[in-house]
This record gives sequence, structure tokens and C-alpha cells, in this order.
Amino acid sequence: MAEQRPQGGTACYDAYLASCPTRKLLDEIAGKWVSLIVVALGDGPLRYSDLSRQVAGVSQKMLTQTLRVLERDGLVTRTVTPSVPARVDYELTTLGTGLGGLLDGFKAWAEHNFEAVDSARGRYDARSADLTIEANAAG
Amino acid sequence: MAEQRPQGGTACYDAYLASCPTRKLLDEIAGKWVSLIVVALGDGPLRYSDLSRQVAGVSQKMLTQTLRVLERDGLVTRTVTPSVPARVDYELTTLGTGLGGLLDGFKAWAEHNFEAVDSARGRYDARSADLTIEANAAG
DNA sequence: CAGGATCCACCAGGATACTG
DNA sequence: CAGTATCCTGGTGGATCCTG
Repeated sequence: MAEQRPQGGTACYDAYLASCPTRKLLDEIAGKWVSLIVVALGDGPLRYSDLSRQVAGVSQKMLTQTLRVLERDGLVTRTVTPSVPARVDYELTTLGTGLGGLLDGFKAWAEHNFEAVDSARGRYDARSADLTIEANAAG
Repeated sequence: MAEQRPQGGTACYDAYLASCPTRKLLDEIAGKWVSLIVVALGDGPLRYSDLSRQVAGVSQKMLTQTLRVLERDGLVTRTVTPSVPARVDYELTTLGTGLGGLLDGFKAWAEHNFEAVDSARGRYDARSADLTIEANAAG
């Protein structure tokens, strides 16, 4: 089953392999901006300005840059309405919707499990402090 | 609105807000190394060396650094067996397993949809080239 | 084997200014 | 409104050397 297929068909892509192109794709679609933007578009099409308001704190550079990548990857469509002033809508493609479902759970996980993570950090830091004290006492 | 809840209960965490701590958590757990490492641990405990082999191409710095973060966040446990040479096993916690399920689908998505993304890129680049030619002809 | 410590290159990404 | 262009800096992350 592990047959490499450079052309067409279903290849044996494996992101564990450093040389596999899917590794770069994984690197590209992982990241908070992609997550936040794709999830925001999950509820339906949004204009550029709406998107920048929804994903608070994103710079226009990162917003535009991320949207271009997503558009190039076929995850979102960019629709320009040549009115005055111009209007641009971004919408998830079928492909993008699939990823959106995953990222949606991802964002939700972070929000839902933050307190558990935060308390784990507290325990970890307390234990580290204890070890430091012990080391000092022993040293 | 957006009342922050420092203590207990279910807060109104929202990663869309730049100031929300979940935004930083999202930023932390997004990223290829976290994804690859957590997914690798999804099949069961692994030693440090096994992990570095499984996640091909990861530097020991990034591997260690990422594992420390995951341990601090309560996503993995680090078990040291003081033999000679020393042996260290990493294992997902319950919390980590939950995230692992999501990231698993994430990695799988990248592998499964790479060809669709790749062909979309081809179309995008071809279209961009056309537009450049048109612009040059018109200019 | 499982790291810690260091140096350094690169670039992600914010701030700012300008445009159709 | 929806970008583009440029400058600049902090941090990511690889390479390398060292240790228990």
C-alpha cells in the first residue's frame, strides 16, 4: 500500500516524512490566523472589513496574506463587487468547509479546555519551583 | 459584555478576542510540531528517540521545547526511568488524547486533500500569470 | 540516550504610509 | 472600503557543541 505516486491517483502522503509536501501544507494550515479566519468564515461569507472585526487584533497584512494563501489553496473564494466603494466577499469553498469543521473543533477545544490547561500550568510551575528549592538546599 | 472570569465556572472565553487567554493557547497548540508530536503519541507512549525518529526532521531543540510545553499544559506526561542509559517515555494524558483526536483528523486532512489543494494552486498560478500578461498588454 | 546551552540566520508579523 | 508597499524588530527554529 505504500506506493509513491508523483502523478495523479491517491499517493502515500505522510506528513511524518520531512520531505513530503503534505508536511508543508500542514505547516501552512496550522496556525492561529488560518484557524480563526476559516472558522469565522464557517458561518457564511464575510466582507474583508467584517472579517477584520471578527478576528480582533489581526493586522491587515496578516489578514490579506492569509486570505491570499487560502484562496490559492482553493479553500476560500474571493468575490469582488465593483461598486463604490468596492466590496469584496470571502467565502469558504467545499474544500474549505471541510477544513473549517476541523478547525472549528480546534478553536472550541482551546476555549473549552483552557481552564484545565491553565491549572495544569499552575501545578507544573509549582512543582518546578519546589525542585529548584530542593536543588538549592542540596547544593 | 465580555466579562472576564478569572476564578472558576465556565467563562466566556472567546479566541476571537485578542485579549482572551485562549487566543494564546490556540496559538500555542496550533503549529506543525505540536500536531505531529501529539498525533504520534496518539498510538501510545513513545520514547524520546522514537519520537524524534517518527517525526522525521524535527530538531532536538524543537522536540524538547515542544514536549516541555505540552507537559506543562498537562497534555503529556514525562516518565523517567533511571536506568543506564536513561530512558524517558512520553504519553498523552486524557486531556492530550482529546486534542490528539482533533489533530489526528487535521493531519489526515492535509494528507487526504493535498492533491486537491495542489491542483487549486496550479489553477490560481495559471490565472495570475494570465492576468499579468493582460496587464502588460494593456499597459 | 536524553537532553541543556549557545550562536545566529531568517522571517513572521506589527506599525506606518499610500492608493484606486 | 480593500487593499499594496516598505521598514523594522522580536522571536522561531536550525546547527553545533557539551553533559550525566
